[in-house]
Amino acid sequence: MVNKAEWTTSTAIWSTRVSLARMDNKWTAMVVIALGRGARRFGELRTKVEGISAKVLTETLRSLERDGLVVRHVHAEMPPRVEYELTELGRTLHAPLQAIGRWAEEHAEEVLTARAAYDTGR
Amino acid sequence: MVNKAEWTTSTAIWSTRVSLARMDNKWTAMVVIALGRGARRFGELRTKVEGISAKVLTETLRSLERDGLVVRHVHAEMPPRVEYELTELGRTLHAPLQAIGRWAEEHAEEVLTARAAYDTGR
DNA sequence: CAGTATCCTTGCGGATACTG
DNA sequence: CAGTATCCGCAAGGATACTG
Repeated sequence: MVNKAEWTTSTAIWSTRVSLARMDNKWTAMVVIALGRGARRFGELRTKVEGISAKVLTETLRSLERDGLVVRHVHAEMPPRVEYELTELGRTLHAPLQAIGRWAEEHAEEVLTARAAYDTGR
Repeated sequence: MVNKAEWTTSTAIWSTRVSLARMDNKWTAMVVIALGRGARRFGELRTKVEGISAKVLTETLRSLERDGLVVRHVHAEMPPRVEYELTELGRTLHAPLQAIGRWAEEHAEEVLTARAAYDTGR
């Protein structure tokens, strides 16, 4: 969609849009990946996405809901049960994000090595 | 590489690794995308990645260099010319990141619409 | 041109306590 | 269980001025 020529002149546009992809939030990507992999309940997400606090998870889910990437299902029970689900739109984002996750898995070692070399060397 | 079963038990590992993918830095993804698309000089990146300050661009490039994703070429000239280039490793990250960028391009409208609906509705 | 050097503000997000 | 409500520290990163 964006060719070389367009790219040359429409920088402002996509810089805004990439931020729309929510790269700005530290946790968003991981929450979406977790949801795509089948985690649904609040507590489930809380443990899957290791290190996230309840407060931040709530905020993250709310903003994903606001952006139409996630739907929230509240079951009127006691104790309460709430399930989150990726929307159609959310699922389209899941694939590319998962690719990033996979990249991290596969190249973590290399990054660590490079980092150590950089720190030792100079 | 990570199947459903592994995923269930190895959460801690990949949460660390995803952060290694540098999702934490607000600008990293955009800098890598810009580099992959051919931007090379400091000033060029500065204008392509709209809104980034010189300070932050420098820091971002340094950390990418440290992680072995980018190499820095200094040309001993006056005025100085410095070119940045994705390494082999950096190029492997470029593809998935570009996919995210493309997603943002394609779905920005939907997100904006959902957001407006959410804000108006409730 | 390609950075450094400082200063300073903002807000992310951690910790903790409480509730329907 | 699934959140809210507060309080608050700290570091990301913006603004500005200067340099090899």
